[in-house]
Amino acid sequence: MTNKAKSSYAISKQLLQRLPLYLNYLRDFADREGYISAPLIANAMKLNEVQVRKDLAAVSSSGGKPKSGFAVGPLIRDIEKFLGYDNIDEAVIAGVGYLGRALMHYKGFEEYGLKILMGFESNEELIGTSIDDKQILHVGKMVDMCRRLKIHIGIITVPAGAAQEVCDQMVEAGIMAIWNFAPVHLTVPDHVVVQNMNIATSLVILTKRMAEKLAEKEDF
Amino acid sequence: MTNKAKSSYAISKQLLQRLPLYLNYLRDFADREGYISAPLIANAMKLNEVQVRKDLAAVSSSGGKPKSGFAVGPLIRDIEKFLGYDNIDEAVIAGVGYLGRALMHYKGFEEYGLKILMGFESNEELIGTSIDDKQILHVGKMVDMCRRLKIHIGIITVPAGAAQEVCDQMVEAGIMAIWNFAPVHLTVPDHVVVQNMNIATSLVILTKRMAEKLAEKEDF
DNA sequence: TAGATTGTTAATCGATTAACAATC
DNA sequence: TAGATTGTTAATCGATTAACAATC
Repeated sequence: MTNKAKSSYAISKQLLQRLPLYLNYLRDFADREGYISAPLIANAMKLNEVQVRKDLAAVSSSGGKPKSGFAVGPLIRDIEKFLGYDNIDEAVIAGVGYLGRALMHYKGFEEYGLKILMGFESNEELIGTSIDDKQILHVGKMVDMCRRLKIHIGIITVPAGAAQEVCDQMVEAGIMAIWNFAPVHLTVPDHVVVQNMNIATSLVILTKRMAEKLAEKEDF
Repeated sequence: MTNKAKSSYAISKQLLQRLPLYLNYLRDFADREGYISAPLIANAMKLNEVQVRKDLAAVSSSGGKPKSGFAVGPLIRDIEKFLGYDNIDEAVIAGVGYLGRALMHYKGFEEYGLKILMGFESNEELIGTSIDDKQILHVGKMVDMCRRLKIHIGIITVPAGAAQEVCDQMVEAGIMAIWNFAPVHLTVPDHVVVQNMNIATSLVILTKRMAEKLAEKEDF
């Protein structure tokens, strides 16, 4: 609502990936009362300085001052606001295995504007237990619960074979956004967004880049 | 070694991200003896068909047949080989919290060419225990262990505040590639690659895309 | 003032998509 | 053969980087 003009630009995925990195860096930055420059951040992150400058210009409400840079505190708040960390979305999680449990335990999500309310499982032994203060209910109750609580975000950490079925139920329950940790491609209607968190993908990039580095060496 | 010619092209990160998706799809494909076409895959993944065709051309050793497409079995093997899933790299993990434990339990890594050998922790209570058959040792033993076993991949799942220190130790231990799950930017020498697995980044993209979808709706 | 840094326009680079001949 | 699909060259698109005037 407030920054409608800005959000009508298509925000690039790359920018969205860099902003949390800047934010981490800024939050660790000692002097919150001081100023920080784009070249300084760029240097720390090993990014191009023009890129950082453009990114900051895109999110900063007050802009930077030539010679000194951006005021640290306001810049942090601008990025947080841009990323939506200021208003917290509620989510449910389906699949309380090791990964699901790790996510439910993770304290950091509220900082990122996400609150996991409860978990759903098919394993009867887990039903009725809770993790931290988050109840674990039978997956059969998911549709009704999400509808009544008007939950819009679902996290899928069930095994690959069960993911599409759970996904369909989430769609039926009115979920608008699905964060999918199962290594399968999910089919959803157009009004639902799916973000895949495939660890295999990340792993491949790591090992390939390592292999390339080793190959470079061998060439000399 | 075997496909030196191919690996001297700079392989794009995007290609590396799409290949595991194709692989998932192909592995689930019913008829492994049959043929599959690029347009069919493209349609299932909602990707452009030329893109899939180019990707497959880049990794397929035998190429496709006009009219019928690519032989499913050989294509699976070509992708696996390209991604390095055929030779398994050994890794260690530092930080056996909920996330570290989830990774140590995860059975799928060997399919992706990774084997986690052991975990390192500073919490004395965990030292000497094991997860599946993977021992948990004191982090003080990490450097020596990695050197002696010639481990080249390190996974970091310690809290943000400890990540850089653990990272430095891994570098000292001869680790070449670091898969970093801590939400901090790690500084490493040039010969080491870092792949960040920042869940916050993925989450941001999800919620932003959801917000965009909602905004679109409101515009009508 | 001199100099570092901003904001922005223009140039470059790389990835995606379109077009089309070759072929099974 | 007719038609779907491949492989590849050319066109387009978008993101990154360079250049530079404005300014604190």
